[in-house]
Amino acid sequence: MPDILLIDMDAFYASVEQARRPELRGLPVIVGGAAASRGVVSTASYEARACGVRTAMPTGQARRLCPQGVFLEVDMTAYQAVSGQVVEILGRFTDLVEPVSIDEAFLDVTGSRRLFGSAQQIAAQIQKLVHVELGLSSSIGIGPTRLLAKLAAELDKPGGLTTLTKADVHGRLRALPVGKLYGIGPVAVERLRLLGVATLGQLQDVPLPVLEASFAKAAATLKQLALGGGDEPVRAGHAPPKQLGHEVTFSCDVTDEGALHACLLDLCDRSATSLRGKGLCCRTVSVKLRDEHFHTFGAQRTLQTPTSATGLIFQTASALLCELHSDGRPLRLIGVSLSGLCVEAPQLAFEDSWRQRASDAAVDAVRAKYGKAALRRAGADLAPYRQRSDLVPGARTEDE
DNA sequence: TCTGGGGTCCTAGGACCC
DNA sequence: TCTGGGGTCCTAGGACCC
Repeated sequence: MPDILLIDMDAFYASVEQARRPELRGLPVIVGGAAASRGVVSTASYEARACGVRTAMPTGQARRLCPQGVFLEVDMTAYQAVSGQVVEILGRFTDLVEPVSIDEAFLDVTGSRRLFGSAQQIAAQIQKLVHVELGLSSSIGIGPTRLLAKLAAELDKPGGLTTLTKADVHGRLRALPVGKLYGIGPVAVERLRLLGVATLGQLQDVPLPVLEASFAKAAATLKQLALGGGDEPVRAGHAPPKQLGHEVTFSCDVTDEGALHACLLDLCDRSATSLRGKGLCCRTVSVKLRDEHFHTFGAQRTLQTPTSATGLIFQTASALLCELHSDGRPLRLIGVSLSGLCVEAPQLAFEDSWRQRASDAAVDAVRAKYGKAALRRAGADLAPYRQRSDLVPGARTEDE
């Protein structure tokens, strides 16, 4: 049996803030959308959770529940740097480290036991190093499959170190609500409830044909989840990205076509810049809109030839926006996403003139040297529509 | 309470080709 | 004049995760 570990950083963003600003330790820290009229909570420290503040809760609600809370903006660059430091510590124990998000990673330590001791001893060493070197708390789950390791990590937080075995699947885990399983969300929970299935044990017992009547092909996957998951191996390193993009929610709904296109240009510019930064091209450009009624819709277009040129990407997105927004309805969100990613091909699209490529390269060079905000495309004006920067006195503007 | 931003994966239908 | 079946690509939308 392999020994798979899942390390999950406790209240990661809030903990990073408390670690780097000691005066925040012991205080209810709430990270996310601090200045935004339409923000939600990304992470709440355990002190804030005691007030009832939860992830994904609207910031306004969090303020009412926890008026004494310290509200902070998300500083993704800082969290990514710390995430890299955590991964470095994990790499001291095995090469088989698979980061799955900014605050979680799987490790396969089966081959490390002779050098470092049992899986439990390795997990304890990791927790200690992460605490001593980074000042952060983590929970680690151990199991023979990824699913059981993940479940184990969630059983005892924060600071837990929990092991689950295959035997637990038919024992202590039978009472677990199905919604605790990775991949079973609110919709699936409700559909299962209609079948009389609420717990892991009931999911084990329900006949497959009954499940198939409601879930078709997905029924087999559900059954596998109920038995502790499959045997997908831990793969070293990050998987290559399949899609990348940016989106923004306006502080007030926007109808103005010019403003929308200016915003779209900024989103295309940022997306294309990170595309080129990774040495990638895209074939498909998607535009996503959300209207005042929170209805989300979108459209996409696939190009004949992959591109990384800001100009062509914006031109494509702009045409999609015109089609999608012909009725001029008020919008609360606009987003751009690039997919069909491939490594930069020598064959370039007809529209990728040398002039455009030279301009993109120059922009990338300036940003690499002076920071992402050093340059903005003419017409890519987001400032008046960004979250609250126009409404909060003294708030930082987009000025460089 | 009034709903972020970054992703992955899946499904269903239609176009098109053989 | 009417009509099969398989494969692939594309689009739109949605569930789900952190």
